[in-house]
Order: sequence, then C-alpha cells, then structure tokens
Amino acid sequence: MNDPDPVLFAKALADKTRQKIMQLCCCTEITVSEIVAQLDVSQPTISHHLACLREIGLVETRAEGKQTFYSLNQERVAFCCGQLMIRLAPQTETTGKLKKALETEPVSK
Amino acid sequence: MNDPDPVLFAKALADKTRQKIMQLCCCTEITVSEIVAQLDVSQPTISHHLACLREIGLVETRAEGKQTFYSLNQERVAFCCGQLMIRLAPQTETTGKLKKALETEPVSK
DNA sequence: CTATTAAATAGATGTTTGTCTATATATTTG
DNA sequence: CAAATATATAGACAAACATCTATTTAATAG
Repeated sequence: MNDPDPVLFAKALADKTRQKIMQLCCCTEITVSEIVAQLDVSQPTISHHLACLREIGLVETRAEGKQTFYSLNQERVAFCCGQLMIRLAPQTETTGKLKKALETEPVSK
Repeated sequence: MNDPDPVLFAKALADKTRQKIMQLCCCTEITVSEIVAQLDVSQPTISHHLACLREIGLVETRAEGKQTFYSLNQERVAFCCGQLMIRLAPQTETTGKLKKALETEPVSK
C-alpha cells in the first residue's frame, strides 16, 4: 500500500476514539469485541473506525473463525509521523536527528 | 503554553489548507495577505485557520503596523509529532532512535 | 479627519463526520 | 438445518467544520 497523504494520515488520528483504538491494538492483536468492551461506544462505531484505519493501512487484519483480529501497523504510523515532522518542522534539531537515524537505518521496514 | 492534547494536535493537521499554511510559514515569517495570495481561499478563511493554529500554539504572531506576521512554531510541531510517534508506535526502531535522540538532547525547548 | 489597507469577527450555509439502531453476512455449534 | 455469536454494512441524524460574504477594528497615508 502506498504512503498515505499527510492530510489523510492526520485525519485518521484526529479522533479520540480512533486514537484509543490505536493504542489498544498497538502492541498486540485484539478482536473487535475486546475493543468494544474497553471503550464506551457501540460495536458498529468501532467497526466503522477500524474501517477508517484499515483504509489507509494503519491497521492490519487477521480473520480467525468468527473473530477478526486487528493490529496496528506501527511501522507505518512511525513512518507517517516522521514524514509529518520532516514536512512541517524541517529545521528543528529533533527532525535532524530523526532524519539521521532514518539514514543510518536504510530499512523501509 | 502547555503541551497540546495529541487529538487536538492531529485535528489541527487534519486539513489541507492548514497544512499548506503551515508549510508557508514554516521557515519564514509571512503575512496573512501573502498567504491569501498563495492559496485559493478567502482572507477570512485564512484568518480562521490561523486562529485554529494559534489556539494550540502551533503558530506565533508578530504585529507590525497594519500587518501581522505569522510563523510556525517548528519546535512545538516536532515535539508533538514525536509524542504521537512515541504514543502510537512505541515499539518501532524509528521511535527508539527518536527517543534516544531526544535523551541525548535534554533540551525541552 | 477621511480614505485606504490589513486582518479579525460575525453569521450563514453546505459538507463531513461520529454516532446510533437496525439489519445483513459469515462462522460455528447443537 | 436452526440458533447463536462476531463482525460488517446501511441508513438516519446531530454536531463539528470549512468556507463564504458582510462587517468591524485597527493602523497608516493623504
């Protein structure tokens, strides 16, 4: 999947519920029901937010029987945050260090 | 000004016109008129977006006669992008390197 | 002091978005 | 196959938002 537009990426993060979901599936796979159980919104709303995140490749999906496991694509999130930093704060020391770090790690993932 | 909420920060970036404005005032001071001249939206709309960005401290202002010069607070933008990365992509190599870079520079700035 | 120019504010309007309920789809179980 | 369970989709609706025009405020120029 190609790199998301910086505006679309920001839009994806611009909601409290979605950021919570991202944190929940950040370091582990999690099912929709488990997310629903932890947040105070309906199951269709969670599914809707997951669809948003999936559309721009921020979460990945693994079906297993009735359940669907979601997990955050942390590499992509980190990359997009880095792109925002480079685009919108090119002259800071922080950004300089980030760029240098990315160079020394030629990894695209 | 205290650190902006990660959701509010993302919301501020979640608009094409605002990201363009941020790029225009990223590396130089610029007046409202100059921004208006470069983007295809009305002056009040630009002023409105600048007010959004100012509210959460992403731009700074300097009045001079009739004109108001805006400039992006790149340090703050970089910091907030870094916070997002750390929050939402804590386990990536990129994030690890960013954190390390931030430690070796104890500056809070 | 009046006219002009720069920017901000007010109010209106159409679009986007987050949420809900209801329903559909798909998988497993009995 | 029928019931139960997990998730997705459809449609409705209200709140938030991006934009515009009109107007106000503030500063300079004549």
